Amino acid sequence: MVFTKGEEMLKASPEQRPDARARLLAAAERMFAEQGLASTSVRDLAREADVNIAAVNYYFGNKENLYIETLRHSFSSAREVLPKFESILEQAKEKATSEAALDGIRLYIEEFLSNLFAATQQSKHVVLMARELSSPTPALDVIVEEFILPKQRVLLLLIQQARPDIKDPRDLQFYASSIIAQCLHHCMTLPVVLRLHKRKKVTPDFVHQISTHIANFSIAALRGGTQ
Amino acid sequence: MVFTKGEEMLKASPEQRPDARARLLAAAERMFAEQGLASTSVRDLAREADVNIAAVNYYFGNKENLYIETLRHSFSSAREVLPKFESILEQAKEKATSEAALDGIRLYIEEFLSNLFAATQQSKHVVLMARELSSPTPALDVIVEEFILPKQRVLLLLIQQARPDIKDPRDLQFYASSIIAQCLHHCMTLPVVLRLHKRKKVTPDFVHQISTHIANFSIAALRGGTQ
DNA sequence: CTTCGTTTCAAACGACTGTTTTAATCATCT
DNA sequence: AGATGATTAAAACAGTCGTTTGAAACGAAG
Repeated sequence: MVFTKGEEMLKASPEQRPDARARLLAAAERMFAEQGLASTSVRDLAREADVNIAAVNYYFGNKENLYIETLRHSFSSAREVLPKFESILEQAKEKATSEAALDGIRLYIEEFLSNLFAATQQSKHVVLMARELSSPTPALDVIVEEFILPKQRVLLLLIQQARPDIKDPRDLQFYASSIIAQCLHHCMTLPVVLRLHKRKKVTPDFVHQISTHIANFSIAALRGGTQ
Repeated sequence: MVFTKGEEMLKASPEQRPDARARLLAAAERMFAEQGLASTSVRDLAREADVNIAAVNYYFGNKENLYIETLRHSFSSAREVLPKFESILEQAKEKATSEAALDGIRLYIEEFLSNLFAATQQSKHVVLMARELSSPTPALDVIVEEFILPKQRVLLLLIQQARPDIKDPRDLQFYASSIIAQCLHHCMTLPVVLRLHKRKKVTPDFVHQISTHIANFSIAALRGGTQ
């Protein structure tokens, strides 16, 4: 039984298609995001990944373990965008003004949203997270620690710079939640949002409209709180 | 086959426990909210409702229809609070000022949130909706038409009164989405929100803090947009 | 070549799924 | 009383589920 494959064995065929394990992970990410854990059968997974049924148990032990591994994989690849947010923070820190921080927040929102909607087409980590939120498994801890907290930290610092008068960290947290909420909402409840906006599908233009609105709304709220 | 039971037959035993159909609906609401449609078997449902397995097909035709009927039932009982929102709207309409509308929006948010958090303990419609949003079924139409749209209408009118300068209905929709997003977020992603706020569980005080913040944030945003 | 460990394959396992069937039970009415 | 219709009950239906099996195919090392 070989469930865990380290990097000790180099592939002799670097030009070929991904091996069975990788294809299985990719198919699992797609199908678990679309149908959820319970509604996705290992037979569907195997067919979609062009892999024998037994490969699931061979590489991952069982179906549930494949699910956890899929989540880990999806969120670790989603974490690659973190430097971009860090650089937004650095840029704001240099100018060290409240206005620069507000600009940073606008960039943050744009980046966040474009990631979210890009994710719905390639890396499905948002959909997987939405599922986790409505029925949490132990995998939720991993998501919070490795994905949410690092991004949240950047936003908190930006808000702090934009509104140095806010001393209570709980208030900072609330402001951050309000911004994140608006971004996630348009992605997680997308089918309903589209219906309310009488649209059939997501266009880049629509995403831009969303991020512009959320940024305007939130920055107005941040500005308004002072006076 | 008798799937639809009207009120043409009066129960001869009004003092007894709810009949099989009602018990099945109640159990279904509980179990579908906890485990979702796919992970809940009709045998589990029947056992939980203390009903024979065949009762599911006898009263509802099939499992999926029971699910839709459960959603309809859960959301129709949640719709009983609608008059409260209508009265908020009426009150704002009387004064007919932008300030009165903003007060109405604050009331709307407070009412909305207290409903959401009360619902997580008694009627499970929020959990059911969260599930529907992350994996939509045909039942989503019912939710949108009978639950979301009526409430949304009130909020749109309040925003319109608060900001008569906004002409584009799409902009109104964005403002409404921003407010709804913040409310839903704190309920749907509750396990994460609690963690970020370093809290163990929801207290009435915490709910009040949330609604106060969302109202302040949103009203500031609405005010800020004018100037 | 043979040997070895790894990977793939088709087939089968028992358990569980939603649904149907057939008979039994019940309350109500003539 | 019997007859009628609605409801409940137990058993069986065909199909799918996750998982296991044992053998075939594979590449690398001796």
